[in-house]
Amino acid sequence: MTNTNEISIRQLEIIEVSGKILIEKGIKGLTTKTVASEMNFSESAIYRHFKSKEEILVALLSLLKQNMNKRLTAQIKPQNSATENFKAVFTSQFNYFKNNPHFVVAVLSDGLIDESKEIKAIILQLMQNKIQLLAQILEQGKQSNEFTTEISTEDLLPIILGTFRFQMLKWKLSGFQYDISIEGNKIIENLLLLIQKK
Amino acid sequence: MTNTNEISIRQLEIIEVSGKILIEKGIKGLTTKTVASEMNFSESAIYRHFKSKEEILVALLSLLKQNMNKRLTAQIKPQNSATENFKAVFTSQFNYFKNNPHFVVAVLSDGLIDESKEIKAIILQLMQNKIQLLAQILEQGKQSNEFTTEISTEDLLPIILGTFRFQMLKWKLSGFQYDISIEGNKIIENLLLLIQKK
DNA sequence: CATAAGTGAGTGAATATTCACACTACAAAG
DNA sequence: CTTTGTAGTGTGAATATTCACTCACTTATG
Repeated sequence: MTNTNEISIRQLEIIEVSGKILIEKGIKGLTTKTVASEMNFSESAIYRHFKSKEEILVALLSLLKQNMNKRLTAQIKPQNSATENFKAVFTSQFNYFKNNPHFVVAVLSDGLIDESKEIKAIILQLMQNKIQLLAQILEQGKQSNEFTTEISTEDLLPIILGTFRFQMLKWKLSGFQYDISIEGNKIIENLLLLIQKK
Repeated sequence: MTNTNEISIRQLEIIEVSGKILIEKGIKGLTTKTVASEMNFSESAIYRHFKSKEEILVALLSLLKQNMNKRLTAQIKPQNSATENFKAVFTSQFNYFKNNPHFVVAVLSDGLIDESKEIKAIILQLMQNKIQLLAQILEQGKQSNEFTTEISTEDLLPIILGTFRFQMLKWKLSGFQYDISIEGNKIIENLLLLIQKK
């Protein structure tokens, strides 16, 4: 707990374990006891690495926000078509969650939102970031005549984001039993079919 | 607490109060203390009407499942077009939630799902019911050549349901500040624009 | 040998639930 | 009409459990 911004190896372990518990047992299941037990050490040891339980959640979500922003921004290339950019962003998302299923909490974080003001703020930022990114691609697609101009970008966003979130919820409810990168890409193709200019 | 199936006035009051707390403060805020306080009586009095806290949640969701099924089924009329049926179902939904915002929990129930096996089961049934209803309308629309046949009904469902859920989430996050029946119908028009045959 | 990392025991607050008791309405019995 | 039994509804106090968190302490290591 030396530096506030840098995350130590142990902190990262705790964050990952917390995400895992969160996805498996929900907020109610995430206690100092369950985290400690999963880490194979005592409850008090947690406080060597985090000031409070809330800080773990904040770190988890902040880390994700950072990762996701960096990762998704890198997918968008002006020289590529909007369709390609659209696909690249979602493919990256699905691949990421396929490899880090316990971080799906960040998408399905409705439950977390009532935890604290700070947590709510980060979650809203996370959503906002994704909205901005997506809006950019949609605008590009409209200008390049790839996407329909019948529906405003603002109105298109909730359709796309909602579909994505629902897909993730389905995956979680299935117990992560199928390959989300395959199923996810199918849905993306369908979404594209709908929003592409006929 | 005489009959298990019939809901007494007091039980209904407790259910409504619980929904209100749930929406305002989340699962964590729903305690015997807060329910009792909102009901203006003691914690122990709750147990005159419900065996346990879980039973309140179960009753809340069961009631909703019942209401929603009856209400939505009544909206579908074979003599109407699929487009009309589609609109009728969602208009009914938005109107219902406009008047009963504290029942939005049932739509955004990701957090509730980890509470218990029984609660999870009811929520899944709720979703399943809506999926079936919607699938019926979509099939009708395909046969009558109103809706696109490019995308299978199965693949269309998550897009529509996801959009609906996201809209409800946005509404909740805004603190129910705008008129969901107006905003909701707008989104429905857009969805129809997308899935209608060109 | 100083600092980071871990431990077991303990703490107070919160939580769901129980229990003995009190009040009320009302129907049956006298 | 009055008495009385009973079912329903409420209460405050007490309960065990769980929770996040603290503290004095050991241990290990660079």
